[in-house]
Amino acid sequence: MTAGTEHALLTGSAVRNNGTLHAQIVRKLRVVLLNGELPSGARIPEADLCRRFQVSRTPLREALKVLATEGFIELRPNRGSVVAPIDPVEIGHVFEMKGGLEQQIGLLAAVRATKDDRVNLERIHARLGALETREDPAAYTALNQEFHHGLASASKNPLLLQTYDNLQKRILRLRLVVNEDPARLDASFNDHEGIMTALRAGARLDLAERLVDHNRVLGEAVLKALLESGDRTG
Amino acid sequence: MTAGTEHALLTGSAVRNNGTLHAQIVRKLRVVLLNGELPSGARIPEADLCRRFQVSRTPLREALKVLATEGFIELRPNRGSVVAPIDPVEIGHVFEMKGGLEQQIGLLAAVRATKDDRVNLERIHARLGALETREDPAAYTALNQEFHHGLASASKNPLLLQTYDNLQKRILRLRLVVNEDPARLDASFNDHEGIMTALRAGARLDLAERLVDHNRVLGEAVLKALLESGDRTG
DNA sequence: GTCGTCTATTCTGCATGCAAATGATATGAG
DNA sequence: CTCATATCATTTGCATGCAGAATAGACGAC
Repeated sequence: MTAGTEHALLTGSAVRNNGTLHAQIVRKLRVVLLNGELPSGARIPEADLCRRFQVSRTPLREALKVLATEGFIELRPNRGSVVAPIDPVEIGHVFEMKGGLEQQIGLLAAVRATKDDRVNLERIHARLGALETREDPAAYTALNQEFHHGLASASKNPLLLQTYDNLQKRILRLRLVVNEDPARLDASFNDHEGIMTALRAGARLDLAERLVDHNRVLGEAVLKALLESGDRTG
Repeated sequence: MTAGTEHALLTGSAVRNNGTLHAQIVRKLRVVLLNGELPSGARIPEADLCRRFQVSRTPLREALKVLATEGFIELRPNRGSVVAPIDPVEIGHVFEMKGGLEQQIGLLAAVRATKDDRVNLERIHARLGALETREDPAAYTALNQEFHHGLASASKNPLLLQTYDNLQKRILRLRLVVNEDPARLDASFNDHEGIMTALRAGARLDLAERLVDHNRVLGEAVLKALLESGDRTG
């Protein structure tokens, strides 16, 4: 269960120390957090994690600093770390931000997407269409992330891509509390149809607008689902 | 000399551990990097910095991880850290990104700016106008940052503000290699006039467009200055 | 029964110590 | 003289140890 679907996002890291222990822990801990093993707002006991990952506190603490910078956890001086709480108000901000980034991505990708980018996106889009009917939320989410990542990649701006991926990782946690709704996935796929149409036509402004709309709807849906699910903040 | 102008940006941090040693080092090291004391691409010897800041290696290394995540330095496994090199290609990406963020900021701030925000921006803008004639590049840069920060703050999206500030901090390093050109400052101030006019009128799209243009011009100017200054990458 | 205070335990933050990896220097072969 | 190799010094990465803060619990006052 905790293994779940593999998200390509999780393999990458801003810190390229892929061989070192603390870098490994950053990745592992991110997975743990994204899988919701540690509920939102929960205290993060260093000792427990040290036993779990079989490392000493030094590399673990280094990893915690990185994750705090990325916004996954909060560091309270002398009072331990906690998993960053999911704040309904912040959700609005997060999706507004994501919409803004995707607007930029759309404006750029419509012009700069290479042949490979387009083929890749068409492929993912097709797979997304095939999946959608089977209503497999987890797989859909993973593939959906891949689609938007591909689009961001087509913007040919590494900084924009990195910022976007970072935000996506943070948003990935939300899927745990909202429990994907098949009806919403249908709506989401319809949005994607429009997005692909605009991309194929190279319609910059149209593509950007569709992405903004897509995210606004998405944000509202997530917020609604979160509020309906009550205070089950786990 | 190293003290120079105080930038409000440097006092804030994503990591709120303001009392702890490693958080202090993050701030101090950021100042050192932004002041260009360590040239771009230079190796960062842990021992030297430990002596300089009078701390042991543990908190220093934690700070390095944070700064690497923020993009100020690069961590090479077992080979030490280096100051993130300034890549002309990346400069284009950075300003494109900044333009995109400010476009969002403009769209939001035009609608959401409070009375206080507007008063604050008018005040900064006025001071900027007074300074401009005296041609004091350092002070102009600092005040300019304050202006754009104030605009970002008026977007009422903390996440957007944080992302923007982070990017600004990275860009701040560039002022060292480009050596502000008074003529460009004049042009910059003219842009600001237009920006303020749009803000006063609540003209969202106009404000956003002006900000995008402002950043495109800025990026081109910085890139030009960088190339002209040759390979003086320090 | 409730609140405030004091004490003990746990946990955090930092300094130090040690092993492994990297880079530099010296030595020798060609 | 150039290049390859071996040895050594430096530096990084991690584990451990210790001091101080924070939390929990007991005790006593009201």
